[in-house]
Amino acid sequence: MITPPDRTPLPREFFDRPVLEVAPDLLGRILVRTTPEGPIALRLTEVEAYDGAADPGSHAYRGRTARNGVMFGPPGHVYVYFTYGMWFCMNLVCGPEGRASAVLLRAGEVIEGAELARKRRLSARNDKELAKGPARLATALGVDRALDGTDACAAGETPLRILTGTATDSDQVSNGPRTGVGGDGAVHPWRFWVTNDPTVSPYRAHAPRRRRS
DNA sequence: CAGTCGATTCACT
DNA sequence: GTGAATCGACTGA
Repeated sequence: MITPPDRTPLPREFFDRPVLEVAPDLLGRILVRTTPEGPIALRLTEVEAYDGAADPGSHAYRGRTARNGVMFGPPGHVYVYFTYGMWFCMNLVCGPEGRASAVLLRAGEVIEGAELARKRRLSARNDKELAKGPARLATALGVDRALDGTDACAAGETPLRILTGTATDSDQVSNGPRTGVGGDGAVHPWRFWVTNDPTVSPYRAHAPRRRRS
């Protein structure tokens, strides 16, 4: 049976836990982006955990910089980074404060505001592709660096928030190596997704770029 | 201060 | 499956 989504906001304590506990628990939760044109909501289906200074795959591995500062702050805030000269990706910071751990939001199923998401994702061939991949997800929601540091647990009219939704049962969660992460960071199976969900992005191993002439 | 490359996506072959 | 797009952060000299 289908149960209606729980629209209760997730409290900050949800994020003030070890990132490996939070990441799989985020699957099935609802991310709501409020825009002037209206809300866009999606159900999270794929995430990756990044565990601060201990994790060679994390942006925080080499310490705090201007870009990654938000990761070192309190949990429940949004870390947005710019990559490949054209894309944005969004994370949710986890606890404890100072550990600089975060969950990369990699994919979701748009459940509200699909017409708004389609306008931002003109190359999507169908609605399953609207947020299939971290940069696609951010594009669909209209998320960029202006939202870096946003508190996703704040009360009132916030540009981004996370709702309780329906937690995904652990026997429906798969995990494996993180997409596009190489080196020593590749050994950690810290990518989590909803098993067989059609909105989950394909896995790709890390591929070093060839030199340009 | 120049070189390298990225937690990716898209158009093409 | 392969290569281009595109730029800012980070690295090391």
